[in-house]
Amino acid sequence: VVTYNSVINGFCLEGNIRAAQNTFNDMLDKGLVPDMVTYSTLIYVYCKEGNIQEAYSLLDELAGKGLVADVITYSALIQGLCKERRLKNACKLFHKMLQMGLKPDQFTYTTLINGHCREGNIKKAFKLHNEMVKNGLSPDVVTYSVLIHGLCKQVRTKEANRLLFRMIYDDLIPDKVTYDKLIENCIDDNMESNVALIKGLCMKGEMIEAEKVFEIMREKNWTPNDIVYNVLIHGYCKNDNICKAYNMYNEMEELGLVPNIGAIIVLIKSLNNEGMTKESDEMLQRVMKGCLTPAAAAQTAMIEQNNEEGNMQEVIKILAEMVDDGLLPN
RNA sequence: GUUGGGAGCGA
Repeated sequence: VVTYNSVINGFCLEGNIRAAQNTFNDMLDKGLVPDMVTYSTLIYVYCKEGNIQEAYSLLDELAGKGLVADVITYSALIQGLCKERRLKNACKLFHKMLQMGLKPDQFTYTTLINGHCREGNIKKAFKLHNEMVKNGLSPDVVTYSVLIHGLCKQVRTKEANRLLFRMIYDDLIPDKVTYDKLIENCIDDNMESNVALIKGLCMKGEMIEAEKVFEIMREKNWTPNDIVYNVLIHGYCKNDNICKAYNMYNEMEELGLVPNIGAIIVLIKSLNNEGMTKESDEMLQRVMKGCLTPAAAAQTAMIEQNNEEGNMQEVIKILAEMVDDGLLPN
């Protein structure tokens, strides 16, 4: 039976329902008794095709054979109904499964939540979300994605954003799909919040994620500004990827953007810590030339650093250069 | 027995 199930599923994945159905008939001919997996597979694929009728008749058939539909079967059917915009029927089926003592799981809830979102009924969607939490089921990445997308479609961008933050706070790392949805809807009105998102991820040490968001923003032809770069430089330094931070800095300069003093300081310190003194010297030169020294903060940092290392000659040199540049040490 | 169910965009 397992072998047949695998083959049936294979055909279903190809969308070849005919072959799947033939294989099913084959197994009956051979006197094999299909189990719940067999039926769920077929019900799912019929639902996907929009053939709810056939799905329902399979549901009857399995009941006639003494099999009892489980959560997976019902979830598949609920999804099918939602797809056909028969949300009322989907809800009815949901209640029926409750009555039968079946416990809906994350999949069931997410499917139904998505159904409500599709109809623009965010209120109902959140009600279900709360219900699932009350039942001890924690919403996962997909659940959040569905809700975020639902909000975005209603142009409730702020709430979508807040939810995304909550998701990160819950230690769920959103995947590319979620970002796409959110960013797609933020592109003209709210780039700052995406930068805030990157910052949040940097603070959590999720640099790969932060980079993903950055990439997506660039794919959307958004020209990065100095603020994101500063955030990313900070992030990479804090998470010990100094090379990346240094690359960001160079990229930034190429774009003619001006790094802020905070980013410069961390980067110089980090480069020194990593023993990348050539790079840090070079950077310092550039910074000193570029009159980016409002409060001589970079020089102060360099002096501190060199002083700690007992490199007094360098300290003196920096002080002398400051004076040459018209900056008086306080 | 690596056998079944949930999200976006694109076409």
